[in-house]
Amino acid sequence: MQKPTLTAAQIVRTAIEILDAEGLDGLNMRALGKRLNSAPTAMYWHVKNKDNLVRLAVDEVWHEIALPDPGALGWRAAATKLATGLNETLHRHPWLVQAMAGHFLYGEGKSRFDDSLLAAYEAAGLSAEQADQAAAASFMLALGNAVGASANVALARKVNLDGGDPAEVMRESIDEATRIAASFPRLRARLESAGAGYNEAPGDTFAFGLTAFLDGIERRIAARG
Amino acid sequence: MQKPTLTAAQIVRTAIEILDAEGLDGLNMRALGKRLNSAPTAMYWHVKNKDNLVRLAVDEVWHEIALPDPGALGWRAAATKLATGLNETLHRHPWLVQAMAGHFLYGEGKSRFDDSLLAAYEAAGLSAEQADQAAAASFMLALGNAVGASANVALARKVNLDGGDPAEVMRESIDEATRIAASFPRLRARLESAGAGYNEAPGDTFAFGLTAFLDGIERRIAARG
DNA sequence: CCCGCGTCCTGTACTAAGTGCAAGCGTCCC
DNA sequence: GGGACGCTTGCACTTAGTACAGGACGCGGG
Repeated sequence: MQKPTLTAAQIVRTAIEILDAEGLDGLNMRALGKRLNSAPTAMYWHVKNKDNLVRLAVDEVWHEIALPDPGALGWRAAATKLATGLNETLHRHPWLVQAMAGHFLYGEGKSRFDDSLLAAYEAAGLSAEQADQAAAASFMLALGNAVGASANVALARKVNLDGGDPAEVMRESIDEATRIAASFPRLRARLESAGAGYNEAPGDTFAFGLTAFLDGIERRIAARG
Repeated sequence: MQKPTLTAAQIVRTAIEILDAEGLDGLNMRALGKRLNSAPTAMYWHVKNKDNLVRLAVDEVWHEIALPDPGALGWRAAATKLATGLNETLHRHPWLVQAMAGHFLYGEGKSRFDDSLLAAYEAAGLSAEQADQAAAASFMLALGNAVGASANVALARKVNLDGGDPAEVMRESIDEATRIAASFPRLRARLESAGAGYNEAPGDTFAFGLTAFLDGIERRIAARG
């Protein structure tokens, strides 16, 4: 059984696997070591500490987002593609938003994305400053959406750890949320018409928000053009 | 020195103070006990555990947001007021977004807010479903904005813990971010014209995003009206 | 062929923090 | 006055991050 010699890249990749499967809280150095067939602290040779490892994982993941060909698409299609791609990546890795909240994270991967997004809005004809704000705003939309999504994932995961019937535990949480919501008139009306759960937002909420936002940007361009 | 007898409300209030001052990571039960002049574990009689305490703190904080008088304002002013209020609360308590990412949190405070926001968009004439989506989207905008803000707060705080000259450490982080950003053409251009830091978004980015979003909603209403 | 050195990994142990447990203490009611 | 109950305490167990002190392995020089 030869030692394949750990590398930083492999450690990061494995960490991402664990993060995807277990969430930010589920990542611990001992488990990571075991998964790599190494001693609990073997990784410390390659990465400074856990914080650093998470930083590396975050930046790695940014590279999953495909950037649009500049110029090949209109600005709106490009902006949509980027925002949608970000949204999808955030859904694929719900721990990302947890890591970003409360940590000052930047890096090559994020910069690459930011640059492309900025390009899209500049192509729309916005001033540099406005393009900057527009980029940040569409970024926020995806990020905010991910906060809610990661909460739901966390619920689902917690349910699996608590023992007992997962569906049961999940239903309890949702029932409690529903019961609380039911004491507010409009939420109750929504619950009654939707039937389903209150926190289970329709899947295309993000698309709705993005569309409205981009419509607003278009109006701004038209007004000045 | 009589014991003022701990209450759950006081524990939550004190926890919020610590959270505001030290962030989510800064809250630990021992420190909380000391601050309350109690034994490290005295609070366990009043709150189930730390997770539960954070839940209580989160819901408490939702009540800080002032709700608009229904009907007294137009829908747009009402929606703006709510979103802005949410944004301000999230800035006042940067740990809030950290707590929401990765935990399924609901409660009376949040429901109360959701209901009011929903009312504003229904007043705008959107269908129930669309109002729901619009509410969720403006929610996301604030949430996403808060993620970035909490990251900056975390940076500032970390700087104070690291010893050494705070301004120095902070500058290092920002310098590194700047250096990375500088290898991307558009980001570099922005840096050069802005002079300041790349991650220091203009303060009104949130307002910009919200305005564009609401413009988009207006257009949607006009198109159908 | 052996020595020494740099690279990488292992095991051990220390520390911080969440929290269950059972005993202690005060207050209030009977 | 005494007991019960509400609240607090200290202790101890557990999980997890990580420092440290070596040990194994391979490689170039003597």
